[in-house]
Amino acid sequence: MKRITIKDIARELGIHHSTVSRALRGSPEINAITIEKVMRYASERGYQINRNALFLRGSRSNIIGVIVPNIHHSFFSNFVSIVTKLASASGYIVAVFQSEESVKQEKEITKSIIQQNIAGVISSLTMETTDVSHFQQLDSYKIPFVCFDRISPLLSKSAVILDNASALKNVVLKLHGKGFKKMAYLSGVPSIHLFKERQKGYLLGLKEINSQYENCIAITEGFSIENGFEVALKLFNRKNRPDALIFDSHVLAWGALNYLKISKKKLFPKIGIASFGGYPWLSLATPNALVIQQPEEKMAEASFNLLMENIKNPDNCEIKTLMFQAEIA
Amino acid sequence: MKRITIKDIARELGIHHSTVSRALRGSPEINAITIEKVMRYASERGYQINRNALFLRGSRSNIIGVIVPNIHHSFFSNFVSIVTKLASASGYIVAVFQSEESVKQEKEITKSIIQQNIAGVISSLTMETTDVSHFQQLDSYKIPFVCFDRISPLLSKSAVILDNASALKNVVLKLHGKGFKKMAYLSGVPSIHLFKERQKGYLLGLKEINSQYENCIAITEGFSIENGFEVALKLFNRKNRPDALIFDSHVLAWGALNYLKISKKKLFPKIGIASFGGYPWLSLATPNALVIQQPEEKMAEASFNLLMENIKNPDNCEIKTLMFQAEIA
DNA sequence: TTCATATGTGCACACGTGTGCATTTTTAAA
DNA sequence: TTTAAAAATGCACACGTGTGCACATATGAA
Repeated sequence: MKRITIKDIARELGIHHSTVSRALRGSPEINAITIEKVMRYASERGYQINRNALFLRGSRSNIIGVIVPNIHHSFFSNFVSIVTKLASASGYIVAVFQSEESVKQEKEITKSIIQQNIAGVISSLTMETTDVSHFQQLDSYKIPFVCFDRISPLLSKSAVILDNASALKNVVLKLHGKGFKKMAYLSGVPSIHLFKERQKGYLLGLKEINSQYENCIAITEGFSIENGFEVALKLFNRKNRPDALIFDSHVLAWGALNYLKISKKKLFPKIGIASFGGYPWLSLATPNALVIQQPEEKMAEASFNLLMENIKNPDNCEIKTLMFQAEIA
Repeated sequence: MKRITIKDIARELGIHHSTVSRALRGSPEINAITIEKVMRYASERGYQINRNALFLRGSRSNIIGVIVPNIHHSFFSNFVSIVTKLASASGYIVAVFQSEESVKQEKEITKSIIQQNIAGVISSLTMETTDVSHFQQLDSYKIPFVCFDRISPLLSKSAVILDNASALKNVVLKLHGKGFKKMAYLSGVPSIHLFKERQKGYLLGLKEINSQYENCIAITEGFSIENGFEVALKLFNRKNRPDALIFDSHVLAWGALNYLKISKKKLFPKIGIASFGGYPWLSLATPNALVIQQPEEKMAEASFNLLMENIKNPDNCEIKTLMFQAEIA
């Protein structure tokens, strides 16, 4: 009751296992009758190839590694979902790794990726990733690598990103168009490339509308509901209140909405709210919501295609950066 | 510039590769000096073991397969996230598979799982899974298997499920406690074990409160926002309207909320809404929302632990079914 | 029948690792 | 110094697969 191998088939049919191997691949040098015989017996016995053996020989697996901070986030789970679909359509399977915003974990993951002989990696960096040596190490193992969303200028790899600056500029303009004057931007860790870009865009937007409101950037400690609640609490107890809030994450936005609802100041639902993600829940929950939508499908597809290019063409892998525009709905 | 192997180390150090192998594992039969020498050289050169070779020898990988309908769903992504964390803490990695509610895909997945020599599987079934032979096939390859959430009575495997009947009964009682009288249950495909249980619970609840309202079960076509919108549209244009809706999925609930908001009948926000999942967004969006929360962490942990038991103890794997209670918040 | 050419199969090895066993080297006792 | 025991290392094989090459069988023509 063991796993059946080509050697088993060979023994049973009284031929050599190499013949079985060729027959199963439909090699033209094998007699049609033999092929037929082998094929039939193989499917009768439910033969399944052992890919481990295959990879050991050819030293390239059909496993794609996807590294995200945490998969329990709409953006990342959607991304992984799409990559997984595309991968399985191309005969690959996807291994998911969660860095949990920890460089230490990230290093463990790259180690694991090397050990598993993984065919290629699509990754979004942690917030604290400044040292990128563990990713560069993948080069010496010739493991193709594509970065998405959270990139690092230090890591010269193909990348798929959002035009974060434009996204924030446009959301400022849209809020202005809706009549809001005093927009605050609630940002994450400012050291990350992505957030720097968003801040740039925010300031650019303010400039374009000649905003009188001193630019107001608040750094939240994290991206939890509580963080959103706290930052709203803080901002609305200042002298010069904002009339619109732009969030890096819809989770923060929910926290702020919660504050607005329970605060007796009747600010809700007049305050403008904009956030990355949260469609369509946020729009349903409050009338003045704008959702910044990343084209997740396109970005996932682009990442996968870039990776595939690198896998098929291991030598000639030029570095490309693909930038996508957000939609604001 | 190739991958370094134990043979490379052996050649370089002038010893046999079997000695290197033993040294790297710190075998007591190897001279301490040799171990030291090998260890140092290995870490200098950044040696990483090739797990493919390892698995080929021992024929058991460190890959756990997780099958879900689609990972872009809060419940499943949270589940996968937790399993992945636990797995990586135990030296395993997780491969994600999406059945997309298709038995055909499910069969492809089991095939892939066999080919990859995967160490164990945690799976939730598709809606249309009645034939379970592809899962039973895993037995002949001795691949441990744990079912969660969506199970089948035909598949006698260890399972981790929610007490769906009690959950629905309790939510009926809670809505009744809040003063609602006419509760409708918007259900998915009734052939699935899980939904049958929920219907049972719903009817049990109605009986317990002596509801006068004819039991009202509407079957939605799917689980999209649009489906939720449509079902609300239909129900609220009947003569005897419900005053509370219980949904199998928060996505449906959002669609219904959307209808309530745009319909001029000022039904919103008086209608009671209950749904599986959606915490805390739903509660923030409408005052009369109840969220049925599955203990996802506990369920994921239980599934993982059951699988580990089966992996460690391949022979003595008794079938257990663990049932968890939902919380209603 | 005899040789040359197709056609089909078998042999041996490689991939990287671990392990039972044989062999060599070292150590300790006589 | 010899001998027995102990310690350290090498050898060979296995895991399942694919492939270059040699070999065998069959086909055809002279």
